[in-house]
Amino acid sequence: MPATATLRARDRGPAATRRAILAAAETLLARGGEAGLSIRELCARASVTPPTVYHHFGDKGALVDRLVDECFAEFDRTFTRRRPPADPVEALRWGFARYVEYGLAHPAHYRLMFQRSTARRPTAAALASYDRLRRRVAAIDAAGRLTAAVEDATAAFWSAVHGVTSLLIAGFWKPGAPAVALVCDAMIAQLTRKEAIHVR
Amino acid sequence: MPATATLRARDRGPAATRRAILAAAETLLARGGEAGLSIRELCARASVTPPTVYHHFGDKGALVDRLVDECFAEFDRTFTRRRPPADPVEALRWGFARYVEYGLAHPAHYRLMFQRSTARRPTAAALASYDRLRRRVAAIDAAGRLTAAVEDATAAFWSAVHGVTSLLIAGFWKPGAPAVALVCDAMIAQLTRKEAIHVR
DNA sequence: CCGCCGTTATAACGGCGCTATACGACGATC
DNA sequence: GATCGTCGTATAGCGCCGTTATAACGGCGG
Repeated sequence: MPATATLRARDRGPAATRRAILAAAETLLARGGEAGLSIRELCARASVTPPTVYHHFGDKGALVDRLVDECFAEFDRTFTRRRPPADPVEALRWGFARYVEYGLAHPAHYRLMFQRSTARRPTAAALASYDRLRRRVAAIDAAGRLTAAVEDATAAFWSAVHGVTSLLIAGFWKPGAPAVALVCDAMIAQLTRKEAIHVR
Repeated sequence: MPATATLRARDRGPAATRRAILAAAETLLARGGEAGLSIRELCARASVTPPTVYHHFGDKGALVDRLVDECFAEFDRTFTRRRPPADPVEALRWGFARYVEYGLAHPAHYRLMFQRSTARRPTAAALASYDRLRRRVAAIDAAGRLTAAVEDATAAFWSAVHGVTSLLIAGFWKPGAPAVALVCDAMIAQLTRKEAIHVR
């Protein structure tokens, strides 16, 4: 029997068609970035015609939204595949490394997730990812080692790591550049402390 | 006599035509971002036909490059319009505020300058802007108040400020958000010191 | 006055996102 | 078992895009 992608949609069932479309979108995104993600090219690869895509996803933006959800799933896997250190501050530092790692491994995906040209409100998957960071920061706070409000520190941490990651992806400097560690360390040094203090 | 933009190209001279094209591009960019910047719409606004644009600029990418140069010129003006504080660290902090200010005032321009989808090597104007930041950091170093190498610190500062600015522009949080100051202050606190030390 | 060349215009090509319309298969209904 | 609605898919086309082959205009040197 031939591979799924080579069957015509008629002989495959709707669920498999959806999967084939998303898989082709994923391939095109990885290959040519957001610009290379064309409905027609996608249709050729998935052995499907445009109306089928629109029937299943509505329009291109919604298709990309679903694709971004899959990106966030893989993003999450980057953090769950390995175990973070027990120390909450070291766990945060470890998380920064995984974050940068993901961005460098999947630059086109990262751009789509965080720099989409057509601004959209965050999906549930995106909010869940942000919440994971917030919980990491809250753990530091719970240990009495955070020097700012949890919400503000979370936003600050993300800003900083996003800054280095997006400039790395844009090729402004190379993966091992000292600036990366400099930014991450500065944020941690400034917003956490080494020893717990118990405020009350 | 009618306004320049309403004259046909033939009755205007090449230099004025170039200017009219760039002005229309600027308007379209400000109005609809990179996606709204279409050659045909631009031609309609500048009373020009497509081959004229291609004669003067080569292709769309090169036209956008020129537009980005104009953006950097305005970006520079943001820093030269007002005087920075005399203290080099305070001047850096002041520069961060101007940077964020520019991004919020011209989000579409900022995206084009620093997040262009089709990656291009930095233009001379972009390098000059980066060099201005480097000189600011070098001034801190010259005062014996920098705690890292000038090049690394410069890259780190830019990363951090770019991170907050791009997330502000993306609407992830509001202009006055505490995270902005938190990031800027953390970078300054960590990479500079209050009192000069003279190493040798 | 002629011819040249820089500048601009006409018209078209191929590709894009998207859709009006129609056709096929399958389950429910009688 | 025939009929019908519905869901999934296909054909063909619209209007837009960036880009270009070709030609016409117009000022300038001969």
